[in-house]
Amino acid sequence: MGEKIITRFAPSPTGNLNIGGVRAGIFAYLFARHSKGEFIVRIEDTDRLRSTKEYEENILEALAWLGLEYDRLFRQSEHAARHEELLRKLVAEGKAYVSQENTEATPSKAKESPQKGGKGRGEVIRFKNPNKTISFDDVVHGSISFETAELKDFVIAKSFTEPVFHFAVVADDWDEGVTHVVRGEDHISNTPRQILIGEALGAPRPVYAHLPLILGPDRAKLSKRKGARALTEYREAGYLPEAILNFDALLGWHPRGEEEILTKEQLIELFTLERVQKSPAIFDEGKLLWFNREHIKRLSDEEFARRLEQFSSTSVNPALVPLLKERVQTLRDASETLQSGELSFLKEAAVYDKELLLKGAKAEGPDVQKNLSRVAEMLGEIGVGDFTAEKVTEVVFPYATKVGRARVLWPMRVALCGTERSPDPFTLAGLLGKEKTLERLGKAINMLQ
RNA sequence: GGCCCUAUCGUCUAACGGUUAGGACGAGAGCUUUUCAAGCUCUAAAUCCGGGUUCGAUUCCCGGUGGGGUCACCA
Repeated sequence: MGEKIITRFAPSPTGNLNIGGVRAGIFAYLFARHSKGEFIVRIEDTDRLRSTKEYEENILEALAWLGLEYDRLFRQSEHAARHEELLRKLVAEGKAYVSQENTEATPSKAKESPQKGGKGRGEVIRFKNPNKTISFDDVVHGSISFETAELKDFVIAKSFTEPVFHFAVVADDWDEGVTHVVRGEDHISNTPRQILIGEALGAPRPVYAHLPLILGPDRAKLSKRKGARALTEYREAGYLPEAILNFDALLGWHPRGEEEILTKEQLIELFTLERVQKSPAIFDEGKLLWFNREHIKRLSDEEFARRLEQFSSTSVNPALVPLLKERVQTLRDASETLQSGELSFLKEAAVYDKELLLKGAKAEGPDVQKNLSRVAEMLGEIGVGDFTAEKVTEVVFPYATKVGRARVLWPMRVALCGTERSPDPFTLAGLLGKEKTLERLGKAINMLQ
């Protein structure tokens, strides 16, 4: 079967794209790329009341951010003429019929739509249900079968120009040549009626793969109403797209082997539908954060700086990049640390108080003063050009070990940065350079007078 | 409730019937250039229950129970 594989992702623009929603897109994408097939994005905008341009833009933006590039993009509404044609054909063939609805007979169901009472209300197009057993082989779940009789003659369109989801999906999948329908498990129960429609249309049946859902901490399907954040919000929060992709892919799927940090290219290479999990997975924010940290660490210093600059729209001192990279969880973290936090020592002259200077030193003022003076003396002998963290370590560390590390290293560190938390004293000295290091040491020594 | 899907540490998961049931996140303990972060080491932590099949079941079958999904003129 050398047939080209064609998959699609079909979000409806009735909300922002979130971690759960995009999952079907990610898997369909990985499957398509792994198989050297085609990946289509279809915006399902048949519900004109709830679909908005803003949501559509949000979805497309999120897909672009994640790097899920598509081969074709459609809006379902662009196929309106074709839908009408097929609808009329079905009715002409007696496989569907126009049904007069007795609106009074279902008062309870009309409660949500008082605004729709207008024209054309009483007429819908129903599918003539052959009432047979439908079974299909799902790639992830195996054989599934349904008794379709309980579906009755279900509605496939509100009018000839307003097809309902089930009908539009089947028609479009057929027209676009979709061979594999990869979507969330919440669509399993929709599948039999779509198969029925497909058979009536004479369309080939696609292969189905129903993905396990992502559940929130409350064990319910992730939804915006329950606080699922939009992908674009994760971007604002400083997450890397590769982390989201990696995390989402490994929720409900796992390659052979124990490596968990994977790039998009590796995911494509390794991905198979056969290894997707059957049961739902709970979304764990903490693990996402870990993926993010890991991907940050793997960025080159240049790339990290580039992204951080873009994220925070400020310039970044290259000297701080390695420090930032190892202590930060998100780009936002990095941005905040840079502006007001532990790494502010470079700009501002250190301001500190005597207590902090002695706090971790476990020694008296004069004692500490003596130690710092000795350190300053030794550092003074290093040439300006040789004043690196390594060199400072080489000079100071043996002395610190001899005298007692706490009584040297702690006050030295505080003298250089003035804050309770910071990188180690050697790194600080290397970053500050000889002149500033000696200047700050001097200030601290004077203070202890 | 009907129908459908599903079941390994708290969470994500590995183990084509035979393993001391492995890894990761998180948690706890310790080490370190005695701060913070990172890193490293160690520890606790799981096969839902009951029946089969089998020499042998996490794995296959059946039944319970639990969890999820779905029952629209929404997608």
